[in-house]
Order: sequence, then structure tokens, then C-alpha cells
Amino acid sequence: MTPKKEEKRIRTRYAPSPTGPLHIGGVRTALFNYLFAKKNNGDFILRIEDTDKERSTKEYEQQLLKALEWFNLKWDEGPVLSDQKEIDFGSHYIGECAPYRQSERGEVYKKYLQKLLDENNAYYCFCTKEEVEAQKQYLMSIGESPIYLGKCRSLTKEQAEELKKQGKDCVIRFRTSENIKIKFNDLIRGDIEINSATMGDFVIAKDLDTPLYNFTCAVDDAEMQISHVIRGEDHISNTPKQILLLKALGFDEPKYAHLPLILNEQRKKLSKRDGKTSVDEYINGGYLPEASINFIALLGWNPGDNREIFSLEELIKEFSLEKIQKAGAVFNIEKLDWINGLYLRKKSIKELTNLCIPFLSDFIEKTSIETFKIKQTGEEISVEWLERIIVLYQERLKKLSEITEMIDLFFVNDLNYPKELIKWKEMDDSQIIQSLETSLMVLSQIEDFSAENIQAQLFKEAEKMENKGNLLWPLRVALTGKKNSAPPFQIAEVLGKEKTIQRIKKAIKLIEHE
RNA sequence: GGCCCUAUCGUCUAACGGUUAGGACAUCAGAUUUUCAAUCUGGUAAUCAGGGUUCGAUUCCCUGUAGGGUCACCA
Repeated sequence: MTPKKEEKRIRTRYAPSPTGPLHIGGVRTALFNYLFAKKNNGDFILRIEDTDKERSTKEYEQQLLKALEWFNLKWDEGPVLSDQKEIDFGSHYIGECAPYRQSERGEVYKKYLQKLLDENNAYYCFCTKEEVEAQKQYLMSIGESPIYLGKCRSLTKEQAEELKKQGKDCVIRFRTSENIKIKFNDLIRGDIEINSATMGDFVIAKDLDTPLYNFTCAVDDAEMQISHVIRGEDHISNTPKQILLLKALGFDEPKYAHLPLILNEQRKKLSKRDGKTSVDEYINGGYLPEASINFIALLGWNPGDNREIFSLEELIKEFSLEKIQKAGAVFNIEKLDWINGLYLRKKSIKELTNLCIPFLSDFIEKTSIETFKIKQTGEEISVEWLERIIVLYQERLKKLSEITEMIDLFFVNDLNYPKELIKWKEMDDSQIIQSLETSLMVLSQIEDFSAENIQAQLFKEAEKMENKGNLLWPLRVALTGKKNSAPPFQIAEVLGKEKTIQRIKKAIKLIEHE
């Protein structure tokens, strides 16, 4: 029996730093890592890169994990999200490479940092920030790569110890070999080659207890046995540094895939401060997670044919790195609105109603599992009644948040609308009053107050007129106070006979008193 | 400025040397409708420029141009 050589297990990671609200670019990076891992029966790891203690917060971390959860991107390893949807900030993790917060991995980094120092691959540098900055400015001014020139690289260990004893500030730099070519094969872009001369000796830690990004990232990718590093294009320039670090530490390098950036309207990299694209906007704005995921997947990836609508499962099935775009993609919300509307229309009315309820909190409050109270009128209403309203607006909805102003008319005592709105085309006041009186007469006589019957009865009258709108438009406005709405018959049915008549009378008064 | 990456309709993209350069969103027009939406039909709209290679370039190569990224004791 010859042991089959096992393919290396696919392991991807999303490694955000909790220093701001999660934005769309981060979600896409997470999504592609997730899809690639799942497609290959691999593991998707979530690692929190919170080495910057000043800028990282627990709040952002919590927000981040909750957002991933909302998008249904489940990680196989990483911090635990308990049933209460609260993050466990103790030392509870799933996975064998715990801890998954860099702030808790100090010992690991210290060990490797010491190794680099011992083997002379890293050294203490006592240059001041100002010195280094001035040097860079000078190099740039003469058209060269702004790098650290290596003033302290030949300091002996004894000299370094002596300076440290004197209390001089220092950092730890990696000793980059001069003038070597660092090559790597990017799964999306092909071969990329960078000369070490353009990098210089970069800082890897402030001190043994305070390692910095490139170092921690390289160490963790190795320690956590990440097979594929899939991240934004803005990390291309970090890649050769991390490769050098990995080599010096004796690790194999993972495969790299650098995603094109998601751009804002100005064609610039989406920034964490760009509030319009933060994930909160999605949740609060009434976008569905599955619609958002569908949309985000299409930003820089396509299935190779004309299909555009995909569930997460379908995306896993179809996903491949080869179909990823090389150029950046402008984030354009109109298409998301379209996709979201599509998903909204596919929802069952029960689901849709549940999704809408949070957006109606100004008007109604829950009184039991199945009932609500209208705040303004004090009336008790049932979920079924809400469903009857919402179904009228299902195909008009692009985002859940729009429901609020579409159906407020059902929850208020008085409608506020300008008199002019009632006027249909060339009608004058007396014609409007006549129109409304006709509606009033017809509706008062109706016993069976169903939309079908209301429509049938009203149409009998409407057809006598030169234009149905002469009857129906003033009625619509009287009932809704809006120029756009569901058909007035349906509105009347849900409103009920009494309120319907009341509203028509009010409209007549409005015209008369002007 | 150095280094790196990129370049097809307004936007997201398809066409792995040969197509009337396809689709979707948006937009415009029409149908339907009392309005809006939804739906259906149709239209406008793109290969950054210049050189090569080739019988033939959106596609390969070079140069230019434009855009982006990065050059932190941030990640």
C-alpha cells in the first residue's frame, strides 16, 4: 500500500482589522475567500488583526462579526459568536489554531521575532522618525524609491544593546537582501516581479511585544496553514515583504490572489470612512443579505455566461478564481436596487411582512405574537391585516425601507396633501366634487366591500365618463394622499367602508373650503 | 516622484486571433395601467491612442496616454 500523497487542504482566511465599520470591499473579500474555500471543501478562517491597539475596538469587532453573520458567511475557525449573537470576548474560539485575535498571539510573534533577530535577519534600528522621513523625502525628490537606507543595519549586537541601555527609542527592521528579484505567481494577475531594492529594510515591530502588520500577517498565514491568501489589490506591494519574511522563517509561501479594488463614483478605492458603502447602510436601508451577496459577487466576478441571479449555494458551485476580473469595479447601487427588488418579489408574503415590520416602528408596536397596536389611533391590528397591506406593495418595493412612506396612510388619522393633488388633468373644482360625490354614493351603497366588487361597481360609473381617471384619480388621492399608490379598490377594502367614506368626505370638504 | 497593477457601452461585464462586438442595470420610445410599480417589445450606447506580429486583431508584443494602488514606528 502506497500512501496516497494528500493534496494540501484548502484554507483561506479573511483577516480584517476592527478599526472602522465594515464596508462593501471587505464583504467581497470575505465572500470570495468563503466561496473559494467552500468550493474546494476547504476551511474559511476568520482572523482578527487587532495589533494596533489604539485604533482597534471591540465595538467594531462585534459589528464586523455580526455583519458577516448577517450575510450568512459562516467561518469554520475564529472567534465564537454565541447564540445570543454576542461575541465571546473571552478566549473562546473554534478551530485548532486559536487564538484568532492577533492581540492574543503575542507569544507566537515574540518567538519568531527573536528567531529573526538571533539569526541576524532582523536588527534594531535607532533612527528617529524624522530622520527616516527626511531621507524618504530626499530620495523622492531625486526620483528614487523612498526606502530606509540602512544606517543601523551594520550595528553590532553589542552596540545595539548599549544604545538600548541608554534608553534610545528603537524599532526592529527586517534585513532585506539588496537587489534580488522577488517573484510570485498571482492567481489572478500572473507573474509579478519586484526588486528588493525598491523595498529597503522595513519595520516589522516596534519592540518584541509590539509586532507590526506584515510580520504578524506572514507568521499567522504560516501558523494557520493558510493555503490561499485572497485579498485586495492594495496588498500586492506587501506580498514580497511577506514572502521574504516567510522564507527567513523557513515557511512555505501560500498561493496569492489579489482581487481588483471596488471603486467609488470617483473611481477611488472605497475607504472605511466612506459611510455610504458601509454594511450598516445595507441593513438599515432595507437590502436583503442574499440580494447584497448576489450583487457583490458580480462585482469583479462572472459565471462565464449571462446568468446573474445566484444563491450562496449556487455561487459556491460556480465560483472560480479564473473568472475574476483584473480591473477595478465601480460600485453602482442602481443594479443592487434592481436585484433587491427581484428578491423582494420572490418572498412569501409572510416573510416579507416580517421583514417590513422593523421599518414600521414609527407607526405600530407589538402587543403579542400576532397583534400590533397602531400608535396614533390606538387600534389593535393583526399580522394578517398587515399582510393584506404589504402584499399590495410587494412588486413596487426595491428596498424594505421604502415601505414606510408607502403605507403610512394606513396608520394615521388625517392625511395631509395639497388640494392640487386631487385634480386630474383638466378638472375644475366642481367636477372634482362631483367625482368624489359619485364615488361616495357608489361606495356607500356597497354591501360586499371587497376589492373586486368595489372595482366592478366603480367601473360602472367610471365608464360613463370620458376618462376613468376622472373618477379614480380623485378617489385615489382622497384615500391615500399620494400620487402613487396601489389601486384604490384594494386600498378601500383594507381601509374598510367606514374609513373610506370618511376620507372621501374629508376630501370634499377640503375642496369646498378653499 | 519610484515601484506595481489595470484599460470593451454611463455602470457591471461576455467574446480564451475570424461575431452584424453579446448580455444585464441605467436611459429613451412603445404596449399594458386611473397613477406609480411590475411585465412585455423595441431603440441609443463601447473595444484609450499609435505602432508592430498575423491572411486576419477587442484578443499577442512594444510605446504612449489615462486611471488606480503602494511607498507608516496603520492594517
